[in-house]
Amino acid sequence: MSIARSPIDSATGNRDLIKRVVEFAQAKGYAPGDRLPAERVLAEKLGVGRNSLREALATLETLRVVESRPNSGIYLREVTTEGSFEAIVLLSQLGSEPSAVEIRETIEVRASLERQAITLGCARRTDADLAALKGILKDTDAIIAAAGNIADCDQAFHLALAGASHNSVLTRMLNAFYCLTLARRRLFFADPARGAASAAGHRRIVAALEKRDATRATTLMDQHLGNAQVYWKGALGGPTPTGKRIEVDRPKG
Amino acid sequence: MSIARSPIDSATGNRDLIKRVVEFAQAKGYAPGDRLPAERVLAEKLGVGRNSLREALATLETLRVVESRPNSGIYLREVTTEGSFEAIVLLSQLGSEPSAVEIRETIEVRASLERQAITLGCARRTDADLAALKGILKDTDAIIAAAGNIADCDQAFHLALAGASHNSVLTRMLNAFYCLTLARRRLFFADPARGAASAAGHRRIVAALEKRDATRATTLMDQHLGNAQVYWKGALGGPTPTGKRIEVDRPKG
DNA sequence: CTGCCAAATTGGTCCTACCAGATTGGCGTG
DNA sequence: CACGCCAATCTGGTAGGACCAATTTGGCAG
Repeated sequence: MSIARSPIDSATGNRDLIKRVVEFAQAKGYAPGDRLPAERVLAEKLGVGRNSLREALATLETLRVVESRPNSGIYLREVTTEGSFEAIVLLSQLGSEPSAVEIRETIEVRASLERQAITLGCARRTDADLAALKGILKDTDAIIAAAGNIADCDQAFHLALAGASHNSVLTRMLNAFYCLTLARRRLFFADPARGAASAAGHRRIVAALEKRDATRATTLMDQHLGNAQVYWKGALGGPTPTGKRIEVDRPKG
Repeated sequence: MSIARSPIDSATGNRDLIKRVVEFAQAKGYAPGDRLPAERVLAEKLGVGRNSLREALATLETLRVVESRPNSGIYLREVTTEGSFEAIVLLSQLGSEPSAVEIRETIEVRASLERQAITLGCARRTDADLAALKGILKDTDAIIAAAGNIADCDQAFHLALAGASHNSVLTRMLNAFYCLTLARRRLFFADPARGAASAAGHRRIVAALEKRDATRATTLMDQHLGNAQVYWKGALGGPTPTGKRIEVDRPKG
């Protein structure tokens, strides 16, 4: 088996225009609940046709960033509460750097989902799932031997792990996270030493998964993700964990 | 404080057309990877203008249901693996009944997120969060006294609970789940007895949250969600839990 | 058979026009 | 002056035509 599916870049038609619409709203100081200029006006201000603008607005409405009320106007929504999760992915791909808070929040949620995935995986994994994971481990080793960047392998591994949960909803959500954090992960794995350490963690996780040892697998996953979390907290100057491990996110005693 | 924000219906422009496009692909037996008819052709087949069709396609592309390749065509994607989580929400709102498997998967993931939310909430909740929750409990009691349907209150409660986690990513994802399951929840709470039982569970959860007792709160949440899961499994003829708690049903093979 | 160029096809963009519903403003009436 | 009605206007929603650039296709010439 080759390197497994490449990450899914959620190519959304004309990101540029979407980005410009969002930036326009931000630059002009529009707040949630405000009405944007009429389509015809906005299209002219942005120098595009009304059709193109409407397609961008359709996307933004799907992501619950704006709301279009017939015979009234287009209104901004409260993105941080109403916006869809996909909006985070899109907005991040638009170039706006995620804040330290967003990264923390993302990691917290992802950890929760990964934990659920590994737990389900221990109960439901098939031999094919296991074989796929081991194949990815092998590919990873090859890249490590060549001192390459294992970011893609890491993504493939976690995607395969999600697949072993045999829960498509969970898989899709985790996939969105991988899209969201791919760039950061590339940066993280620029250091080959981190790649080797990560691969070792993957190997231990697969071993636990093979034995269907959910308790151990969960613990290993917590450690595995904890490393990244500690790294990003340090890199972003956020509140560093005082002790050894990560503070709050430790549910299900 | 009044009844709290109404649920967010992710009104996506012209759902009808989106639905018809999806139904067209299904009816004609298109499989993932297949190329749909050209926009001009498809628009005529559906009896709409090309602009309207393109807006629907823009939405579907955002949700990663289709992929548009310039100078080539529009291709169906593997929705169950590539599709966005929001696609599930939208497709479900399109009228296509979710399968028993989808409901099980949804509940599994939601339970995981709720657990994370309550854990974070115990660590981070403010007095204002607590007050909001108690206000909702009061509203709920009023509706129960009138033998009404507490579905909206239930949604408001869980939304406020998510808010107490002070993790906007988590809040948004849970909100999407609430949108997804609102219709089912309305049905569930048509029986006032279930409403009363649910409200009692809410009250216990708030008590645990007030004491910041994450262990107890998590246990209570598991029970609370377990009730719904047992109900839906029964209602859908799925495998009913033999014992007390929720097991993990493995796929064959 | 090979190589090349023109025609057709595709999505991407823009423009104009019209519709239906809602708002607004002014004019006429009481 | 005050009230009420109707027309003009503004809104998003939709339709259809036109053009572009890139790709594919097909046939013609060598």
